[in-house]
Amino acid sequence: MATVTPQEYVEEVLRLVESIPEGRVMSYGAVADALADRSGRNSARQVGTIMARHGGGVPWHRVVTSAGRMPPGHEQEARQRLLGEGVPLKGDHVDMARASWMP
DNA sequence: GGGGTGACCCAGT
DNA sequence: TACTGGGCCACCC
Repeated sequence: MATVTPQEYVEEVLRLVESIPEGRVMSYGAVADALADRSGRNSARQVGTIMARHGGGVPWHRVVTSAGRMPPGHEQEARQRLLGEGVPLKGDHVDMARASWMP
């Protein structure tokens, strides 16, 4: 079937992240699911790794864990940016109930 | 060629 | 409510 190279997959992820509207966020698992990655939840891990390596050109701060937690080492920066974009925050984590977005 | 790690997720306690 | 353990796959040394 669709023979997508790892690089294609990376571009798809980055594209989807860029398509996330302001004030909304997506979880790693949601991104994987949006790409029809039924490979399991393991894709979420791959998405996280991809974001860590290639997320420097996309609003990575709009991608958080399903618990609304932000990537380690950038919690402050992510929180600041999300807050500036109008993302509903709940303390130090994102209010996924309201910020969760799905294409 | 083999082993360890990770910007995760879910279920149970 | 918060914490712990186990599972999955791709990438690096």
